[in-house]
Amino acid sequence: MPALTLRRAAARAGVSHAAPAHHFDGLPGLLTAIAARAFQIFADTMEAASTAAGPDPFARLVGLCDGYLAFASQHHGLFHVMFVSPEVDRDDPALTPHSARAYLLLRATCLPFAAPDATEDAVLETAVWSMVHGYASLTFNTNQGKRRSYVLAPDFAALLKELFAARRGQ
Amino acid sequence: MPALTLRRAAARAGVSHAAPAHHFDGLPGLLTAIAARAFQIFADTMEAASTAAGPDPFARLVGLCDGYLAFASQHHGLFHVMFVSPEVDRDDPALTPHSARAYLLLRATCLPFAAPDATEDAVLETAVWSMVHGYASLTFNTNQGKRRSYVLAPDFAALLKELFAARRGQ
DNA sequence: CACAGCGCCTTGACACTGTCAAGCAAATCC
DNA sequence: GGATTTGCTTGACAGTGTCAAGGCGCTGTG
Repeated sequence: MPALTLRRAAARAGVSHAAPAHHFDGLPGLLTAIAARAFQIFADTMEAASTAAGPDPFARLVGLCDGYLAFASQHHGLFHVMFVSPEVDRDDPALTPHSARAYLLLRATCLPFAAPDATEDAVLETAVWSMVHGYASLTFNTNQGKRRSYVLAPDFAALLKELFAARRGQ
Repeated sequence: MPALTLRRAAARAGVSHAAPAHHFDGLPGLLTAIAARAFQIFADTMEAASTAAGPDPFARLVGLCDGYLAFASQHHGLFHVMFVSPEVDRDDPALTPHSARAYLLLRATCLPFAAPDATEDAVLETAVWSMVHGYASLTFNTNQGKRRSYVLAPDFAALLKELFAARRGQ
């Protein structure tokens, strides 16, 4: 049984069993609305962690990724809805502004490391985005409540240093 | 409605509606058995792509990751069961040998790039593992059948070159 | 050979799910 | 003031996983 159910949400809200389906236009609509709100909190978390990290560009990027991972660790139900749930319509105009804001935040934080030729920064930001998302997916993917069996030992900051090894000296 | 259903599997197999649940000990058991078989195919795909890439260590790693991404792209239902489905028991002794084989394959392919101090290779293999998994998750995550809205433009090989920029000259 | 044990499946039921059609009451609009 | 829209309720339906009970045939044993 899924963790979120239209009928249980209705019972908790004290309305009839079909009210949520009517209000949100079915289960996909409810999940899409949840994803939109979650992306908002997600972007807020990353932004706060990044600005709290001070002025150094690399420290800001580490902070941003820490915010990413903190969100995935603390709200991994929302994380699942945002990135995995097949029911949500990720092109919904109520959702795209917030997901775009999260992505642009990462893009902006990667900008100080852009290479002279303009094409390579897309490579770099995609590398960071993929790495932090994969790290989060592999680390915080719960297995019926308990952690994953093959843990990923190193801190993410170590991976980031590895990726930026050639660039940081610039 | 989920894509896989005990009752539809029973109908397709021509048995009674409760036979699969009895045989596999419930839906989690069926999904775990599927995941075990999928990890087998997954490891085979990566191994074949890696050995087909020739003797150069970096080419072999690119090949392995191409195999990873090819599998995720072609069998993303299996990919979902392997890494996402909350019902599968990823510590099941029928599953762990195959998932471990896949991981050790990646580990072995990263070994030629290990640093002199023995701890850093875990960082490197975790970086590759996270990056390729995140890239696959973000790229091939279907949205009701159609591709994701925010596509990741660069090829994965470019990301890998970025990660190994400081090492390849060795 | 007879028979108990057992593995594999079937049958039937139960609680629960999302979705839909019909209806109803209140607010809104012309 | 009547028509229309909006938001919810009610009731039904098909479909789901799971469980208990039972049957049927094989197997091993006396």
